[in-house]
Amino acid sequence: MVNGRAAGAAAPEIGAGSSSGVGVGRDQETKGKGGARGRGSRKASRPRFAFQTKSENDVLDDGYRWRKYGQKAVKNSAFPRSYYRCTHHTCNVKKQVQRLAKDTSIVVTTYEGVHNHPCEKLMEALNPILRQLQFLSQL
DNA sequence: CGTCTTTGACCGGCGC
DNA sequence: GCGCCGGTCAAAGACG
Repeated sequence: MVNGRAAGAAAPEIGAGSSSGVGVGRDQETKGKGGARGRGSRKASRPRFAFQTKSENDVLDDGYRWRKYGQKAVKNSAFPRSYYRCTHHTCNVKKQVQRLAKDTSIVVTTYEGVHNHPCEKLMEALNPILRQLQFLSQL
């Protein structure tokens, strides 16, 4: 995607502009992936914070780098849900973004976990971000 | 060159 | 017992 990660940059269209017809003939090299992962080995509980942000942009630079690792369609919503993860080494924070079927301009961002690394940019980005935190729901 | 994105396929847990 | 869903990962390609 050529989307600029600038917090102030406003993308006119959502999701549009991509469709990079990947369809690459993926190899069938040992597909034994997934499960083998020590799943659920987390001792510390993961605080889940759901934030409703009004933005057309999916990935807003909130001070941290997010790497999209999956996209699945949900039944409740006719729109696909996007899964993001902090690209940090010591940061196991996960972000879940879903658009509202009624208002595509509203996205439900669910943060899972807490960052363990400093972020100066967050300070500056916090100002505008705080403004977007109109509705804060704590699960 | 490095980095990020996208898609498909797979697995685990849970429900009935 | 089986099926279904959600969730995750890997690789390749593309872009700055």
